[in-house]
Amino acid sequence: MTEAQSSMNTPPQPSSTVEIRPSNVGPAIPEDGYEWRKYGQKYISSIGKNRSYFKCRDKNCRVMKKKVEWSPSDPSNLRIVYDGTHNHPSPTSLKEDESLTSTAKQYDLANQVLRPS
DNA sequence: AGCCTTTGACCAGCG
DNA sequence: TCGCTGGTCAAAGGC
Ligand SMILES: [Zn+2]
Repeated sequence: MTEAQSSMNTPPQPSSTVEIRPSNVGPAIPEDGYEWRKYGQKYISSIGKNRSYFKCRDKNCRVMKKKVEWSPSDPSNLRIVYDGTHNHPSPTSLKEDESLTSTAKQYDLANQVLRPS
C-alpha cells in the first residue's frame, strides 16, 4: 500500500531527536568566578560516584581543567578538583571587595582537595 | 553565527 | 596477554 495513506501510522516521532540540554545530569554548574565548558561525564564505579569534566574556556587557560565529583545519592555534596593553573584574570569579578578582604580564597580551600591515588 | 550542552565510542595504561 | 577503567574527542541540536 502506498505509504502516504494509511492515515496516521509509523510516526517517525521526530520530537525524539536527541536529548537537549536537560540540565539534569548534575546538581548544577557551580560558578566559582570562572567560566567552564563541560566536555564529559562518567560514573566511576571504583568510588561509586559521578564525575563531570570541565575545561576553562579561556584561551590562555586551556590547561586549567576542573573535575566535579558528586555522590549519586547526594548531589548536594560536591567534590571539586582543580588541575592546572590560571594564566588570566577572573573573567567575572566575584564581588568587589573579594580581592581586598579575606572574602576570597574561599574556593582556594576547595583546591586543597586531597588527591588520593 | 556562535556558543553551549549531552551521549557514545575509542584509546591507552596498568595489574 | 588480556581485561578493565578512566579520560578525551566528536557530532547533533537548540537558543
Ligand atoms: Zn582560567
